[in-house]
Formats: sequence, C-alpha cells, structure tokens
Amino acid sequence: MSDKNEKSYRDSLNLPKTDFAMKANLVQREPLMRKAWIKDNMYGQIRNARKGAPLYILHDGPPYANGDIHMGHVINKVLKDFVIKYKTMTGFDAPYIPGWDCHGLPIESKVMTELGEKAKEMSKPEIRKLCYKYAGKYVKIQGKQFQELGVLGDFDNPYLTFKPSYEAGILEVFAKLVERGLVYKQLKPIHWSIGCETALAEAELEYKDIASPSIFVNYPAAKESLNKLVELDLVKNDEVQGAKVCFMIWTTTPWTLAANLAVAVHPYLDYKTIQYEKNGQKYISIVAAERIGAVVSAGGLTEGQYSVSEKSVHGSELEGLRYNHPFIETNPTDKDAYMVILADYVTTEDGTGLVHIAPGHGLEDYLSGQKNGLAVYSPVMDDGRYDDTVPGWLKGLKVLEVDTVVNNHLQEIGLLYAQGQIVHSYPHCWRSKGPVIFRATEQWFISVDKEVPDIGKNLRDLALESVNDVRWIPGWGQKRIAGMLESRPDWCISRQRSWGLPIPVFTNEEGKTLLTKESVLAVARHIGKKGSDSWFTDTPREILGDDFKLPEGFNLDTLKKEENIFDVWFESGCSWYSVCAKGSGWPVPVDLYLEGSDQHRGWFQLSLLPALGAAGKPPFKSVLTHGFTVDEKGMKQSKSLCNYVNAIDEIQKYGSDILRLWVSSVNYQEDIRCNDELIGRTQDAYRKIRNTLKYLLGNIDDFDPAKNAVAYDKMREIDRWAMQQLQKLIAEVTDAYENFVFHRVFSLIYNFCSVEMSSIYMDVLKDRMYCDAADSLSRRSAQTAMYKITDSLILLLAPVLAHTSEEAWAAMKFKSQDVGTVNLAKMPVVDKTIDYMADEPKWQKLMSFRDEVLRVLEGLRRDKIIASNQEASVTINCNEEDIAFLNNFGLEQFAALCIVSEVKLQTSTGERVVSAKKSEHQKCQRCWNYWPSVGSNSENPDLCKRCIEVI
RNA sequence: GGGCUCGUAGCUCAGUUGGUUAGAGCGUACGCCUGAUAAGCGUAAGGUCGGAAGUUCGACUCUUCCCGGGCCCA
Repeated sequence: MSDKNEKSYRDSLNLPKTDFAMKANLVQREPLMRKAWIKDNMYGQIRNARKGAPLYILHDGPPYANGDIHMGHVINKVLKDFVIKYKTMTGFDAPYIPGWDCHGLPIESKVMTELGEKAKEMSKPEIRKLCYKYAGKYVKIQGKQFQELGVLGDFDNPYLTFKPSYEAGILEVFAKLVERGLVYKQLKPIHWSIGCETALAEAELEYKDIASPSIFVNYPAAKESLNKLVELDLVKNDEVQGAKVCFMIWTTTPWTLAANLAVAVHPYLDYKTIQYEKNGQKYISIVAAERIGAVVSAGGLTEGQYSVSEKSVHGSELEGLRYNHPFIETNPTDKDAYMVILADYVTTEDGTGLVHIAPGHGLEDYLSGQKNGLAVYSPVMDDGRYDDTVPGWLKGLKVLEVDTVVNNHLQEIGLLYAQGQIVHSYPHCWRSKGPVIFRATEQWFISVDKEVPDIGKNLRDLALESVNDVRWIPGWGQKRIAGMLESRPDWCISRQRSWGLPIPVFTNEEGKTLLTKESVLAVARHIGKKGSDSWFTDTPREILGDDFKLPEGFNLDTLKKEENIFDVWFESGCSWYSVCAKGSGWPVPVDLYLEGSDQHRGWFQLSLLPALGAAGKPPFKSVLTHGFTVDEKGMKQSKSLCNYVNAIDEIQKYGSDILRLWVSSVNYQEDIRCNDELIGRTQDAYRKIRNTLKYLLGNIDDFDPAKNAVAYDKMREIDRWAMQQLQKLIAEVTDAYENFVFHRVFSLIYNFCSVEMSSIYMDVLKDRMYCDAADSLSRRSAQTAMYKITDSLILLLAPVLAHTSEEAWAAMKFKSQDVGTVNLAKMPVVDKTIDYMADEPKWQKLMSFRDEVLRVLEGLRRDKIIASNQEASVTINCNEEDIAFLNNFGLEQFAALCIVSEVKLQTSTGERVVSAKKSEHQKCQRCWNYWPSVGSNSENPDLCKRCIEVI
C-alpha cells in the first residue's frame, strides 16, 4: 500500500463536493443572514406569498417591556417561531405580530427610583413621559434580542399596550362590560401609606421587624346565643349566671378592633372553654383546644386557678353564634355583624384559634366578609385618623398611636384577658418608611358572579363552560385554570398609580359617578386619537366632547376625572380585541395562545374573562403552555443562587441555532433543566446534523433530478430502503409537528441522521458513490434517494434550524421548489406510492445479520487480523431458510451492507454461526476492496474489474 | 398549608390497554479508518424505573403514604 498509488487514483473518484462548510461559524454567519432577512423584508415576502391562504393565528402574549430577555423568553419565543414557521410551511398564512406590555408598576417604580427626590415635584404627565421612554427603550432592545433568536415577525409594527389605538380597544371592551352591568365599585382593603397618603403596591413595601402589642380580648357572647352554648354542652346552665361567657380572640393590631365585624373559627378545629376568675369576675372563655396551654400561660393562670371543659365542639358548630362588640354598642354598618363565621385560614400556630375579623382592614378578613355578607367597614381617613363613626373616645385619634388607649379601655371594662408584645415582620412604606396599614378604599371590580344579562349566566360559569371547548396542551391545563376560576373573587381592576390607562369614570359635585357605555366610548374615541396622556391634560369637556349628552345632575364643566388606572392585566387581557379582532380583522377565537404555565392565572384567564364578558366567547381555540427553566439539579434559577443562565451570553457563545435546537430537544411541558453545559452539549447534535447535510449535499452536487433521477422501481434495494426510511421520518415528524411535540421532531431527525444515514446508509454508499462511474445507474440510484433525503431533511429542520436550513437550502444546486428561501417552501409530504412499512420485517432481519457480522469483525480487529472491514471475507453458516433469504437479497448487496469484500454462505443445521477471515484476494488500489478480479488484467494489475471499467 | 404538576441509565428522550432478562441516541471507555478529516465506523460498560407499603399469578405502568422539585395561590 503505497502513498503514490493512493494519490494517483484519488483523482479518479467521485468525492463529495459542496460549498456547505463543515464548520458552522454560527456566531459570525447568523447575524449576516438576519441582516439579509431584514433587508429583503423576509417577513413581508412571506405575507405576500401566503396572501389568501387559510389563516393560522398564534397570538403573541406581550412580555413586559423591562430588562433584557432571559431563558424564559427564549423558550417562549422560539417555540412560537417553531409553530409559525411550521404552519407557514404547511401552507397557512400565519402572521406573527409581537407585542409588549408597556404600562404598569415595575416600569413606574424603576422610573421613580431613578428620579429619586425629584419625583415629588413632578406632575403625572411628566412622570408618564419618562415611563413612556423607558418602555419604548426596552421594546426596542427586546425586539432586537428576539430577532437574534432567528424569530421572524412584524417587528416594525409590534402591538404596544400604550399605543392610542390599543388603548381605545381596551376601552371599547370595557364599554361592553359596563353596558352589561359587570363593572361596579366597592370598598376593598389595600396597603395604605399614611405618610404618603397613598395606596401602595406589593412591590413598594419593605418588610421590617417591629414590636407590636399582642392582646387577648374577651368578646362577650350575646344573650341570644347563651342557650345554644348550653345546648352544645360547652357551658353548664347553672354556670351562665354570674359568669361572663366569651369568645376569646387574639390580635396584634388593637386599633382594628373598632372595625371588628365578626369572629372566625376553623370548621374542623376543636373548641373548649376555660373557666377562671379575674378581679373577682368569673369568666368562661371559648378557645381552641390546642391553644389552651398557651392561653393559660399568657394569662398567668396557674394550676387550680382555672378549669377546662370536658366537652369540645367543632368550630363548625359555633357558626352563627352572636356576640357583643366589646366597646361598640350598635353596629355602624348597614349589614349584619358580630357573629361567628368559618374560615379555613384559622390556625393553631398562635392566638386563640378564634380570629377577629375586620373586613375593612385585612385581605383575608375582606374575603371572609364578602363570603358572609359583612360590610367593608373602614373608619379610618386618608391621614390615618379615625372618622366620626367610632366611639367618642377614639374619634380623630391616629390609629397607629391608639393601641394603648384601646388596651386601657378594654382593661377598664374587664375584657382584656392578657397583653404582651410580639416581634414580627411588618410591611413599611418604601418612601415614608412608616408602617403601612390595611385600609379599605373604593376600588373598581368586574363581577364574576353577577349574571350577564343577555347571556343568562355569570362570568364564572361562562368561563368554566368555555374551558371545555378549548384545547389545552398539555391537557391538565384545563383542570388548572378551572380550579382557579372556581375560586377566584371578583376582579379588582383599579390601581392607584400614574403609569397606565385611566379608568374612564367621572364624578359630579355630589360624588355621583358617570360610567356608561356612551361615556366610555366617548373617552375611547378621544384617547384613540390623543392617547391616554390626554386624560391627564384635557378637560372633561374636551374629552367627552361638547355634544356629549350627560344624564340629569351632571355638568360638563364641573365633572371630575377619576384618578385610578386599570390593572395592566386588563390591558393585556384585551389584546384579542385590540390586536386581533379590531386591529387585524382576524376571526376570534384565534387558533393558539402559547405561554408559560404561570399564565393560567395570568394572561389566559384574564383574557378569557373580558372576551367572554364582551364577546361571549373565549379568545382562543387552543392554549399551549410550557414549563420554567430550572438549573441542572431541577432547582429554580435565580441570580442570587448563581445558577442563572444569561440568555444573551448563550446566544453569543453558541449561536442561536444551537439555542433553537436545544429548545427543540427538551420536553417543554415539564421543568426545563438548563445550564451552559447542557446547552453546550447540543452542539454535538448540531454537528451531527450539519455533517449529515454536508455529506448529502456533497454527494448530490452533480445530480440534476430532472435529468438524472432513477425511477423508484429501478433503484437499488438499499436505496429503496433509504427512501422508505425517509417516508417514515416524514410521517412521524409531521405528526410530531402537528401535535407540537418538538422534542420528538428533534429526536426523530437526530436519530435518523446518526443511525439510518451516518452509520448505515452513507457509510454503505461510499463505495458506490466514490468508485462507480459518475453517471452510472447505480450511482444515480443512490443520488436519487440522497437528493430526496437532503431536500426533505432541510425542510423538516427549517422551523427549528432557522439559519442552518437556509444556508443548506442555498447550497442545494437543484432545488425541488422554486423559492429562494426555506421560509417560502412547503413541507415534504409522504410519497403515498411508497409502502414504507412493507419491507420492515425483511430489513430488520438483514440488519440483525449485519450486526452479527460486525461483531465478529470486531473480534478479528482486536486480534489484529484485519483493520478495515473491507479486508474481511465473511462466511455465514446457517439453515436453508436463511440461505435462501440472503441469496434472494443478493450476496454482493449484503456484503456492501456490511462493507466487507466478500460474503459466503454454508448450509448448516445447527445454530447460525458467522465467521470471518482476512480475504485471500488482492486489494484494489482504487476502491480498496479485496476482490477476485484484482490482478486479472495485466495492464492494470492493481485494480479490480469494476475500477478498470470505470477508468 | 392549598390547587395543578414532575421525578426511567452521566445527558436528552421512548416505554403502547399492567405480562418474558427496561429501550434509543448522545456522552464515556476501548479499538478501527484516514478518499465526509477540528470528520467517519465498530464494540463495550452504564438504570431495578425517587422511596415504602399495598392490589395482582405478575407493576416502570394501578392505589395509598412518604421524600425531593416546579408553577400558582395562601
């Protein structure tokens, strides 16, 4: 084996040839391709090409315009791009209009922090201007970053929730809800900063440890309920006289007692009574059995000073019992009060197991109050002082300074059982630094329980029913959202902030509100033209218009504008209307919403409710959710844990096709494990796929399907096998795409490249491709299969490998479709004339024979008898049936399949035995086969017959 | 604490209505090739299916409990 010989014949071979480089250089190459897409208006070209085709609408959920993109965005946007590209390639007109959520607290907070002290002197319009700039900046940044992922969409015309036309759309939806009577206002407790006299959002709170009074208070049972307590056997009849029978509560905010309206117990906890004497007065106090020890020690009672009832009752048995407020004679509200109610959140971790309920001063209290028909009573004014509805001794006092006053009063009237101090974490205002109180203020709500007039059902029931008509992917999404809908309270849509869309409500001098369909639509028209800033700068007359017909008692010139803005969820929840129905004229429900699984509570639910309320139907036909990225151990990612993956870094390190391939490789329905190493490993798969494409492209370089294609029935059997494998691949990949199972797309294609192509077909083909005559039938047969495989692979990969598929498409000399970009091509379909399952048993058998042969050869190689397979001569001892089978397939073909020079058969009755030895023949210096014909031609003694003919 | 959900080889995934020694690809180890070459090929070693109990002739597949994650609430 001399180098001279090898080199001399090398030039006579048909070696692969292609411009498609082995080295991807993604980081350098991709940005150039993207630049070209933008320059050529690729997105516009696709829209043009699909004009009139059936629509497929994937409606983008708006990310928040704040900060750089992270891995969550990557997963989300790339999955969306898979869908859009696949649908486009199956012939749909699938537009993609990206959107951003541009209003809201995080932006406003950021701007306020940057402003610092200056913020106090600035007007709302001035602050809003800065917010506008801030949001706009991140829309640009994120848009650029999304496009760096290879995502195609109308990034020049995204939908932005602060655009006037979008805002008008929100108000039009709102008008419909107002018309249907679903919008109302009510008191609701919120965090209130006394120092700033403003409502605070969760993000504006700072939690600090402070010491609070901890008091145990006896609420005397009302006379009418004493009998019931006797009936329950908690109290003996003879004990009732002369003793104070009480419900004992515990609280750390004595000032809220003035607003107490109920006492809550847990339905399943056990309650008993403690009897004891204090200052000559006999008490019988009801407390949770588990808390007796704690209560006794808090009160300093020692053995013998108290007794505990034998009998215990469930909290549920106490429901409805009544008590007298310790220091308020008559119920100040217009609803029932001062009774025992049930609540699941009552615990035995502290207190007495009975919880004092002030619906105006706590969120749980509020919700319990709603459930039990209590008023929302909050006798506290903006400046933190009691109003006039409280007892005289409290009127006008600052609630945060009143604890001792209340305690002393309770002491005097003999209802303070014990008092102490407790250190706990308590929310403080981030600006004034003072402790925050819960205080009920007027808020706007969308009712989920009120019947929608022309539909005859409430929003909750409507939503629960509609959820059945939506396809949830994965299926459990339905259970999840249904569970949330069942338990959700009315939707509080008002926020006391600046950066958002104002709630279009006016009030007259008497404080009466103007909120009608007509008034909202009038505001919508105005804001649609001038934007929501105009609410703050223009007069009601300018906003509503001179001609606006006001109801009785209202005057255009004395109207006052509401200060509240909408919850940003209401804004994004109207995108189905602003963007799809009104903005684009698409039919709603649209085909697909695709977001992280946290959006069951968020965007999915909060789009569903307005859509049902305004349009009577859900906004989507199907909803696909994906999980969250976690670290390699499955733990939540966070910057502080240092297990955070920076998406931008990954794109810049590996290129976006690697990220896209990685996204396609994981099961997005579960948590997605993610770190740099895991993403980096995707490079292995990428290289395999890329090299497969390169080899295929290299071998069809001189193949023009129009001239050189070989009919299927004239093809070599192995080539027909390859064609069959391809049909199977197309069928399975198509099915996976149709069902959004992208990781199956990945593994099918990856396995196809590794096994069917690289390890089997391409290896087997080398002899024929390199050594047979360039235009021989055998070589053209292989090329026919390889051409079809290359073409299909590129197209099947196109939705995932956005850049690489385009690059490979460009490297195809003869294209199957007359389009310059894969984006305009159609997906391959299964060739129905090829029954790809029919030969499967035969090939399974052949492949198992092949495996046996390869294993035996490995033994020879270990013993240094052969190096390459071509040096071997194989003998198979087997029964008649196997001999017939192999003969029928053709021994030469089978030898080619094993890449050995020779296969012989011998009849044997026993077990099949495969043996091999070094071939006795000479090596052909051109094709390296050890064939009998080598040496038989005197002019070319070093060549086989085939090679001589070819040369 | 509640609702939903996940836990199969180092990694990413298959495991059909419960049924013989749990599969694939990658990675790893070892070897081969040098005419896909910062490529290609082969062979081999790796899981008892998060844990425990139960139902069953038989469970990765069904039930219960526990452990450990995730999302959303409280």
